[in-house]
Amino acid sequence: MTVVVSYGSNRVRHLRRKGQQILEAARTVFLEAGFDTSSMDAIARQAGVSKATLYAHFENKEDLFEALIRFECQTIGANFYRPDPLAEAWADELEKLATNLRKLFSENDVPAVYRIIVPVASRFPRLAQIFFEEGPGAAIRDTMAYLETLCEAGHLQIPDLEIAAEQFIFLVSGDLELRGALSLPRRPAEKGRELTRSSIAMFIQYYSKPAPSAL
Amino acid sequence: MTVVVSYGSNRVRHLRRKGQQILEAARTVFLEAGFDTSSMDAIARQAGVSKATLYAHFENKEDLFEALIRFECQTIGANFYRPDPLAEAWADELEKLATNLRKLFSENDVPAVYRIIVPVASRFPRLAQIFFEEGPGAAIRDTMAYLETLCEAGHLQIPDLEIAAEQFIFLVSGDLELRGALSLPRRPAEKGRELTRSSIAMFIQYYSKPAPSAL
DNA sequence: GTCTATATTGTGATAGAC
DNA sequence: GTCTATCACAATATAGAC
Repeated sequence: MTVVVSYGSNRVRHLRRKGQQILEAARTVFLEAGFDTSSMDAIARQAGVSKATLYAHFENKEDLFEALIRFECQTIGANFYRPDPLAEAWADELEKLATNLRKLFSENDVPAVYRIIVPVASRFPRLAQIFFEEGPGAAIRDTMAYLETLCEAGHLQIPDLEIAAEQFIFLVSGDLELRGALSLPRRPAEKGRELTRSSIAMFIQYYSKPAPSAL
Repeated sequence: MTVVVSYGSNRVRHLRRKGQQILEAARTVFLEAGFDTSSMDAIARQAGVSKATLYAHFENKEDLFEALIRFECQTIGANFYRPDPLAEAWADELEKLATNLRKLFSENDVPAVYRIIVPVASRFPRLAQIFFEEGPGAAIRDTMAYLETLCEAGHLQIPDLEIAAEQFIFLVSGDLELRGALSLPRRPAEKGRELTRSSIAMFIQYYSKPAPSAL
């Protein structure tokens, strides 16, 4: 029933579209049920194609899963907030960074990707590595870079940028990641705002000290 | 081949032993492969019994999994360090608490339980709730209680105990939980010690202020 | 490349003898 | 309670026609 124009370029476009169609179906099914519980039958049904077509585009289930994870990592990375190193109100930039992180951990599909990558991490260590580097790792690196500019500008004094970036991220994240992973309800937004405010104040106060290693 | 004495009490003991034997086998298999990938065949083989015996002791796969999670939660809770409210060196108590948390997140089977509970959390919400309440939730409650004694003793001044406990726990935990969930290698212990030291100093400095809400 | 139909394997759970 | 043998079913992946 499908109309397929027979010359080359259109054929390629046609393939690309089917591939994206399958990937989108895989996204729906995998993010909902995870790798092991999702069946290739269900994905084919969701995509509106036959299983044979599915296997024509992706070598096997693992291959399709990897394609999805890579795609999601790109999306997540694109949603990071990059603080403006030239902005004068640097404390506000830190707050925007924190708010963006909390938003990522709660609204977007970051928790969903986390939920499906965790159970297969030991089976597909390469995928786990990719997720860590392009997700949390990238967030840490970005934060380190911005904190470094704040040090160079004389606003903060940080002996170990990596440790500081980690402290910032886990302070403002709080239990969001954990609750997301366990599909538990989040607490009232007011509590989250208060945690963010308090955490940023704590962070700035500590690293504003001339000699934080003095305790 | 098994010698079974026929009068009542011994029979019960025999059952109890078989039950524990099965639970231990389930522990080995489930913690290694997770709920979906583990088969009742494998568990029966590991336990050295037949599948029928297994189903005589546990209603179904889910029932056996729940028994394991409950058992693990008890073990985890028993390994918490409870700070001594009467100890004069309260900063040392905080450090012991932090060190114990990091030990739990890295050495024990906390990461393993976390890995297997995450993928089924939405299917078994009651189990996810139990894990949260008896794991992280209990840690937060214990920490809150100790921080409260420190406030009453005049060492600290904390406007919101729950937020503070959360900040403390996630500060000292850092990326341990994340790396454990993803089966990624931990970073050098020196980095962990430095993070702990720095985080405790940050925490104490902030909550030592007469009016932390001023900033 | 795409479909229908199928091969093959492994799963959770059970029947029936002892 | 415990075993052996088996059912009923769903899964991944493929064969063969078009």
